[in-house]
Amino acid sequence: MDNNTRSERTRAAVIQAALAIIARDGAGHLTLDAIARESGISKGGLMHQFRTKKAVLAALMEHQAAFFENYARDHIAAHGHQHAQPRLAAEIATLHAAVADPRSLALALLGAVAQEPELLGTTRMADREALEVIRAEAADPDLATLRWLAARGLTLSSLFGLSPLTDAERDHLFTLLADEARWTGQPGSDQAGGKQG
Amino acid sequence: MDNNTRSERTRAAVIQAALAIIARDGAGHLTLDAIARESGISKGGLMHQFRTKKAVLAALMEHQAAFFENYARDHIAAHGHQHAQPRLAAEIATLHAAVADPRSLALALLGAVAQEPELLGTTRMADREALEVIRAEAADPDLATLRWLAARGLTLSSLFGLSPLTDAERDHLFTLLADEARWTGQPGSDQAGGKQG
DNA sequence: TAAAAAAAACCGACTGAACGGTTTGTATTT
DNA sequence: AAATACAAACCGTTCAGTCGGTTTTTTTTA
Repeated sequence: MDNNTRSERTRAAVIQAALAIIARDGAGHLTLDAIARESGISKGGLMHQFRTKKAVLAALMEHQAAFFENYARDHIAAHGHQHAQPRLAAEIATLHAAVADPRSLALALLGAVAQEPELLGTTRMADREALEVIRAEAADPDLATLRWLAARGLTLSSLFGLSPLTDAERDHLFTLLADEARWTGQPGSDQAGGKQG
Repeated sequence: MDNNTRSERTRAAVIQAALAIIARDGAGHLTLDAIARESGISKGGLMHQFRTKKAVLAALMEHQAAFFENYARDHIAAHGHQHAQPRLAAEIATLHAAVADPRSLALALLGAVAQEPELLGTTRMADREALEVIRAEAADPDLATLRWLAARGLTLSSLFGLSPLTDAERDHLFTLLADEARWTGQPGSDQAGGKQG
């Protein structure tokens, strides 16, 4: 096999192994030795592709960012026309998808939080930009922000092992957050503070 | 000084040192040596009071749980009569207070998430109980849950270094979450989906 | 076009530092 | 005198990263 393919295959194996370890054993158990064992390559081979452990975590974060960005973009392309607030709908859908996957790339956040917090800077900036778009497209920017924060609460709680909810409860709440009619007082949906007949 | 006082003083110093390290250096830098240095006691003295590192983390979690429980209880005692949903109001206020303190006991969650995830079980159970009360007191249990989740989103994002908001924006959003009139469509407050004249 | 050289990917043993915890001792309190 | 709190040196293990090597692929040379 050619070297480019070989390298990419190794890098992909490392990323998958890292996520598996975080999901199963916790962020504290993510070590270079553990990644090498889990991915079936040697520690020297791992370190040839990633010069330092921080480089592994940075790669995890890059993959996570790309996944979130691509998922949101695809959601807007496919469903944007159906929504008054396409970007908020996309963010809610992305977080919902991220949390439903037990090997989610979102686990990269757990790894960075635990071991390299300065890698979170790029995530904060990306979230800032997303939030600006979410607020700009909304008739009620504060309500849109709070819906986004509730989705974040669901996601971060689940991701970090802090959620008191079942999977079914979580999915139900995500569905409520995504339901635009509920939040804009349109007919056909129970709305805050009142009942539809 | 008597031995009980001595022990308690040492234990308090350890707790404060641990929170300072997590806040400043991140959860990954919380080690027994770092705690000993930061607290000004020896490693032997530290280990006399906490038999293992896990015991230190468990103590952090106990203090955090007590703080949250006491803060919520005090809030209900002082302000409960003013709220249709006193427990939700108390939870929002507790999370707001927790996140405003740079040395917050909530940082215990960060330590446990990073190093001893099984210590989070008690937190999940306590949150489950709180959520049951919050839902029981609400006319719209789902809306109450979502408000609670938004407060959680604000808190966990800030705590874990993931928040794209300024402190002023965060405080503003907590204030909105706490405003019962806003969420129940009462006069005097902008409400979801409509305007008050 | 085949062989040789160079480059890249990978392996596994090794190193020094950091880590959690232990041991032996001293000082203070009971 | 015994118990408790604490200090400091120490131990074995784990860790990130290094190093010298092998294998495979790519490029250069004859």
